[in-house]
Amino acid sequence: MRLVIARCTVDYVGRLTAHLPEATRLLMVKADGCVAIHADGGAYKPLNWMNSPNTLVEEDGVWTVTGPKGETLTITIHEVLSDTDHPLGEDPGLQKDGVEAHIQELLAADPSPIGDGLTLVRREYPTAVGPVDLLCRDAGGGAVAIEIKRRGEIDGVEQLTRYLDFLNRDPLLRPVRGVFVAQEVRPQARVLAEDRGIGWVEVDYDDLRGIEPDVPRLF
Amino acid sequence: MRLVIARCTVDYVGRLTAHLPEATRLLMVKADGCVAIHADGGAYKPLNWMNSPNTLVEEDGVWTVTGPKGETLTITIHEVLSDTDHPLGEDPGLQKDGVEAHIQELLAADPSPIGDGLTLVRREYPTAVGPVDLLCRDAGGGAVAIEIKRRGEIDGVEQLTRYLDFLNRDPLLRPVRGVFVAQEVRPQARVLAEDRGIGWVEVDYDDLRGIEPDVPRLF
DNA sequence: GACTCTATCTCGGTA
DNA sequence: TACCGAGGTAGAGTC
Repeated sequence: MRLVIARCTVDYVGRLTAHLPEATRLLMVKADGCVAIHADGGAYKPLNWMNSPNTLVEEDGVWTVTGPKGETLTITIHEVLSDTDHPLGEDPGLQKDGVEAHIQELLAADPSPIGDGLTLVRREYPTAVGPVDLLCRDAGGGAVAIEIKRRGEIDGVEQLTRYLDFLNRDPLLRPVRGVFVAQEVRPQARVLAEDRGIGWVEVDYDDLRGIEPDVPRLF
Repeated sequence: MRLVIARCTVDYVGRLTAHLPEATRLLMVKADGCVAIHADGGAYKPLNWMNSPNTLVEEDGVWTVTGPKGETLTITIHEVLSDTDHPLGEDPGLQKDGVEAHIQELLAADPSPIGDGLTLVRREYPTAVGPVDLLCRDAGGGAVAIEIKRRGEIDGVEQLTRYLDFLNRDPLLRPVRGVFVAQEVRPQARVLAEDRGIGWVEVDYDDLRGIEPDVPRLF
């Protein structure tokens, strides 16, 4: 990884055009060729960048980085304060834990947090427009289609609406009601769901994990 | 900005838990306190990070970074290969040009490219399911809801349909017609819009800028 | 390879 | 401040 500290101006032309006035910044060139220009603040996102694959031409203090679709990043260097290179080698990579698929697993194992008396018929129940996350029956035997998201936004309600539209054409299932489940259901999604007669429920991931005896709670 | 090249292992506990096995990586600490851990590849996104504000405690080769909600990033350093610090100063910041917000600005200033005789009532006119980009009145005084996209696809028509559905419940506005505006309206979006009685208009970004005398055309 | 969906999204806007 | 929508989204998984 090459790290250059330099006073520079930057111009990007691609999906948008952008310009950075002269200032001192970090230029980071990774082993795969991608280039990032960082200021001394503003989270992890660089001010400007070019992903790999690209071609970098360095000439007379001007770096020209060209992407496969013709985007160009032009870095004009006025003064180099530091220029170092460090071999880092392959990275073994990140191990993650704790996302949406897991919420669906936990609710499939026990749908009761969504509603008392619910029993699972099938996960990923197929329809012509895609699989419903969970199909259940309620205490009275009625079919319930459940869409699960980590964050419940309007798109999720639209999705569930399409599923219900198709499920309710099946005489063996009809009538099917819908419940929209998320860790957090946004206000606009609540309005739309209620407007369409769809229920919505917020579930707490830590509570769900608490129900599972095998999964230790870290905090 | 402090740049450390080190062999390290990393653990993050927060919204998710994540672990990085031992490897050589770049640790970047910016002036605002945010920390990022970069490998030698994988675009600009770091493997792990902690935004500001946070507190960084460095002790016996272990960095403990704690966020305001109790997230912790623990960096165990096995060997330091380089440790440098560079003052960068304030960055004047990025100047962007050419995105949807700008198209919306230009059309808010002058809606006539959408339709003759249109006058702006309000930008970001609120509804229960989100704000409409522009609400206008036509020459006859009728309300017109306008949704603007850079690329006009089907979900944009769906979005405008939802707005119209709610706006047409307001007796002070009713009847409200809709116009879908984009640099390019895709064929499927055209069909859907026409099917729902929604108009669609393609606008040329350079033409819009051409109307504005102050904005130079870069290419 | 193209498409879909998530994200410790980030970032900018407005109420 | 919180909420909402866009992104040069990036990245992972699926078809």
